[in-house]
Amino acid sequence: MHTVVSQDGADIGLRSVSDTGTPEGEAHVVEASGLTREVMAAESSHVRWTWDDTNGWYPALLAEGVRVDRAHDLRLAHAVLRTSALSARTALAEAGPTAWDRLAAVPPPGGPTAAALVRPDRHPGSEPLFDLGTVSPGRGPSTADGAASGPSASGLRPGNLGPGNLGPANLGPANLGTAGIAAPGVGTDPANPLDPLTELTAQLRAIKDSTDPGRLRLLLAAESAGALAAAEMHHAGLPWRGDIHDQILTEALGPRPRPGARPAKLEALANQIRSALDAPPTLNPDSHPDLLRAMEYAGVGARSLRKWELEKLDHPVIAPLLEYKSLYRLYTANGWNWLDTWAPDGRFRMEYVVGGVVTGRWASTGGGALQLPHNVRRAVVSDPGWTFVVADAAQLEPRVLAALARDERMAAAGRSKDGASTDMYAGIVATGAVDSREHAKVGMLGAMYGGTTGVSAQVLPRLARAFPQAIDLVERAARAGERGEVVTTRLGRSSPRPGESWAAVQGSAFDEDAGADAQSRARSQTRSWGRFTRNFVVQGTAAEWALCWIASIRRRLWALGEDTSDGARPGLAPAPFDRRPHLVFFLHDEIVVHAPAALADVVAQEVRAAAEEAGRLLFGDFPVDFPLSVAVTESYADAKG
DNA sequence: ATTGAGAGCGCG
DNA sequence: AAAGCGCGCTCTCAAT
Repeated sequence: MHTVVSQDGADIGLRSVSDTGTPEGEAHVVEASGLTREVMAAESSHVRWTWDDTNGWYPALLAEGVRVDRAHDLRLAHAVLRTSALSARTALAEAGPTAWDRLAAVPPPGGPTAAALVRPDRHPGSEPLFDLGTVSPGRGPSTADGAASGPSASGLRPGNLGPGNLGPANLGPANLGTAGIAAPGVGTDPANPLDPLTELTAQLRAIKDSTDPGRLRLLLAAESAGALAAAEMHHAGLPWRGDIHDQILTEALGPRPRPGARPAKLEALANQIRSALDAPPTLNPDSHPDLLRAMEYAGVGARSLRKWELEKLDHPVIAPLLEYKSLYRLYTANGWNWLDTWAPDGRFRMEYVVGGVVTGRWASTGGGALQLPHNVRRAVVSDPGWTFVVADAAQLEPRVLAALARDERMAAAGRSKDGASTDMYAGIVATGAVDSREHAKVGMLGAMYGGTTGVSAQVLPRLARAFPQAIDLVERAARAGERGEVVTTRLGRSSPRPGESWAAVQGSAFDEDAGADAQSRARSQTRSWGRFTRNFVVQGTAAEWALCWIASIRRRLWALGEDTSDGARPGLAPAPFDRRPHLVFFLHDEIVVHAPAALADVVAQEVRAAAEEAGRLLFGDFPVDFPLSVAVTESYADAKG
């Protein structure tokens, strides 16, 4: 059951809609301040809160201490349904772009929005996972699967992941939806282009008419659950010890400098650089042109300032320069300014952009949450009486590939036997396919990224011989991309089509008088798009696994309830998480849960169970493992194993 | 003054 | 050993 939430003037309209899209009962209107009460009252009845954009509604609810269990984010769902090959032949996809496409594609307004209701946040996607019983990915027409029953009987087969040429026009990559625009006046008026009831109906219809409703339902549920989780992580914040961060900075750079001045350590290194180059005090090491000129003059022989290029050179300036670059990076990207801006009050409130990456991975905006350097993670310390449960999925992408291709031998290489190593690369070595872990790793990465040189290319034929199905899957995805076709992930997210300029370049290579360079440009572009689609199926499906994992964790953590042990401490997390374990960080294949210390072990168990659940949701009973490394620790920095 | 590109590094 | 996927952020410098 959905409850469609819409803005109705100054009030809020609520409308119950069945899962088939039929409105039930009367619409009712509550004052803006009444939504919290409505949500609290209805939360026990499994309603799916359906709204234009989770970012426009959920933060305010969280601020009131209210958690939502399930949601349907129309903006995110629309973006998926528009481009998915599975829903290509549905009214929603075949109709031209609508206001919902603009909502999904318009880049966020720069800077803080004035709109009262709206945070400058980006989108969340949301929804709690459905119960296993209710989600079994439906069997699509082409995926009849004899497997008996159960949720694991997903009839999904790798063969379906190939290109689907029926996709709608390319809408462009990232769906940098804007949260803002709390859609004033979104009522149930059919004339309103952003009427959520109309849109929900269209979406349910598109799912039903798609070639695989089960997959899409799962994807949209997971996407929406992600939106809820992202909003919650922003709300709770990642515990951040400013004093420790300051200490890290001071040790590395010297005391915080006056505005406009360089930290002492950087200033000293700048002087060493100048003297090693025999350059005047006016040489600015922050200016690449200046620096390169001075280095050329001194005969250093550098063609660029890239770290790995510099490392190959032998000159007195190299050492101080490398150190300068490293510290400069720390200072500019994660220095005192960052601390003041992003974690001024003991919490880093990251802003995730759910579905912000074409492949379905999350992006982030402001604060660089997904690029948090390892050397500042020491500042991430749990509250007194609380601890972190940090978990990351080991070799997620190769495992996803094995399952996607239903490559039993590769999956077996990643399965632990008798508690032996869960390292998939070691497992691959054990099959005799390659000689060393390093070769296995580089070879697999090359296979998934499209590497054509070095060790990676050397090892590929051996991997192809040992694991023909897995390698064939990525090769086919690459060839599809080279032909300009669309590829699709396990749950149905499709790659964008190459833009018009792509076709133009291809076309010009066929001209009679096409020059050699026009042809080579076309070929290089073709291969490049092939590498993109090659990677898309793996990275995108891994993102889906992670989304399911998060959704499951989120639901399981809530089910654990409050910490009622002796000596339980409320901690500093805001309601509704002040006495409950909750997610505070997510990084592609890694999560951090902040938990009352007494619950750490059970949280770790749930996190592992969630990983198993995610594997089943995507791959049914195909025997693939997704082992985690889990650490219970008070400092994020201590977790990395 | 503001904007965009290029370079470079951080993360997975 | 620096090629081959996906991002965000910060800096400088030239163009507007």
